[in-house]
Amino acid sequence: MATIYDVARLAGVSPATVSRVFNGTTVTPENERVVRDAAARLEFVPNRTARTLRRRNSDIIALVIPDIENPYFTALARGVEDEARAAGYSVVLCNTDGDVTRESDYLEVAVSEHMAGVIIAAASDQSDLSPLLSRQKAVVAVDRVPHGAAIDAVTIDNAVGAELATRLLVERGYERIACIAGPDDVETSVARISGWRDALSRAGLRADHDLLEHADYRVEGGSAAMARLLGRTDPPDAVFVANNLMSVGALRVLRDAGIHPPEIGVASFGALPFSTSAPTGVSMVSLPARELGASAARMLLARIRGDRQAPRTLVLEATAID
Amino acid sequence: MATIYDVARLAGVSPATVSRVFNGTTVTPENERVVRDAAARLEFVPNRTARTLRRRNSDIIALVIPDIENPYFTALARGVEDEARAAGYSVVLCNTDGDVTRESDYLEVAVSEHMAGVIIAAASDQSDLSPLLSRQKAVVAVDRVPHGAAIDAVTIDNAVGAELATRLLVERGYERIACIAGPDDVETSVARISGWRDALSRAGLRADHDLLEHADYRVEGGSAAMARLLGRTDPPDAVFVANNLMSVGALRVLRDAGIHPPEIGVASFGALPFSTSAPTGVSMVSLPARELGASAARMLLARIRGDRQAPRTLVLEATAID
DNA sequence: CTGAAAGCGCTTACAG
DNA sequence: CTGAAAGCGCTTACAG
Repeated sequence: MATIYDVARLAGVSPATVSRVFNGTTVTPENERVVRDAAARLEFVPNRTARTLRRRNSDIIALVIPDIENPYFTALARGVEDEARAAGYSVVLCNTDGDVTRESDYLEVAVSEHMAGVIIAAASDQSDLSPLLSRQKAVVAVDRVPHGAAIDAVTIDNAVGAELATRLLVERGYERIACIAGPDDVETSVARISGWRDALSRAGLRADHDLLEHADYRVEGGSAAMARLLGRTDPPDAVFVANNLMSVGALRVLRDAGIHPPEIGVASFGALPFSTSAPTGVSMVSLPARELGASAARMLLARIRGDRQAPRTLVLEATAID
Repeated sequence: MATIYDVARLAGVSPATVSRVFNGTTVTPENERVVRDAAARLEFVPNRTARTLRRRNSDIIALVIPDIENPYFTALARGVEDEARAAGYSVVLCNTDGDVTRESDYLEVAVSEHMAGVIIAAASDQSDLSPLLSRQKAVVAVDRVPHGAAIDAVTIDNAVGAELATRLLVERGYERIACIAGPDDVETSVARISGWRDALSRAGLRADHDLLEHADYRVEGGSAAMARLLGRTDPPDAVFVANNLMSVGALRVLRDAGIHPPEIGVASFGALPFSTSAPTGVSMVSLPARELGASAARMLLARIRGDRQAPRTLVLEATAID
């Protein structure tokens, strides 16, 4: 692969001048021309590794997400990409599969590759961002903020959204409203449970402990939890499901059992992805996933550009679709 | 950030010894211990940028896909990740959004970051892989192979799968079977159209030119194409839809028009993602997305390890779900 | 097994 | 505006 030295020799200038051409600094038009010609002739591509080593930072942003198969996170990724690319950054996605070990591997990659910044939807409340923070890397939490992390964040108002969703069930007259929650080490799940509880207590309904099922924020978890609820001696008459994928799983179990909403009430936190049937009897709150990503990217870009304000949290709202 | 020199000083050894500890070469147990202690004390993280510059290759694999919002590609990504990670590589995802300019930006990043290899589902038949090939970068095409590229590839038998899907409609007795195809500059779309034609001609049915609609492999494209078909003076009695997302779009339009399969026949190339209703009257062929990714990763890893065989193409089969 | 030293390909402060 | 030179943080052939 051609280097700056090869280009310099062919163009009859110094390597410094070649470098300047590719970095937009002061060069005479004539030199600019000969350098670009030589570079084209040699198919020269600047070695970013060398540049990053020298400059101590690259123009790549890492987006770390827990589940690449969840359309919510891919929509969020699109939001990040659109903003970041407009500002001249490339974004690479890292999928942790909800595993804190994989996650810290990727954080180490981001640090040791001197990436410009990191946007992270943490695998768990216990996720350790210290490798980033201790090196003052620009970082924004999105969707979820690990416990105690004093950093920029863009989140959804999970408690309010969950209450909203649950209230839709209350208003339809359901009285034994169960909850299929996410992993208990994920912040968003805890908040959604409390929203569910609030809606019930305001309606004078009981949030019995046995109406709460924990699952994994995935399709299979939703199925399993729904199956457990149906197996109860005293099953619920409705269920609030704490994320989009678990709603898919729950609805599949209901379909297979021949139970069709509104025979049982279902409210989903997050719209059903790629649905093709008007899901009668299914209430949903919709999440601004793309906007979440775009906002996170804007905050990160500000930090990369040197913003030194105290960390801020932007909270976006979920909206009801009934 | 601590460097190898800081660690060496604290441990009382040379930088070379520190390097050797982190690269698994011969060091005395005693030295190994003091070095690791010192490294831990300093929170030392090896600088991959420097290592990559020196070694001229990294342990990151790039996976370049055209649509991160398509569950088919995210499932494929999971397949790649599982294999690559097991072999000690990190994989980063690059979303081109079907745009060849974005794609070539990412290929340049992969080259100039000296990534270990690239797995690519090309944005178009015109995608230019020469930046990779001229530098002998390990590369495997997946799902789609750009025109004339003599490289390793893992694909689906699109023509056979499309014929299979269309035949399901024929067997159900439909006679005017339209096709909603993908972009005409994408190889897979061309092959699926020919599969559709073959099924019709074998059944003695006409594949009239006006039964063919081109769209964009996205939900919106499927909706628009279906709407156009319904608007015809002589609409089809069935439709073969060339990918999963367009099927979602087409079914939404049918739902909104109050037309329910099997009143009109629908066959989808690729299973409907996250479906919750048993889609009565909708035939599907299912694609081994994850296996596609896993196979591509295995081929890439073999190349990275120095395999010098002539390029091979592995073709996987679609299977009917009726 | 270990260390001194060269070199990977850039960028940039410095001097002119 | 331009060039010579140092240096970013590693790895590794070479000598011992």
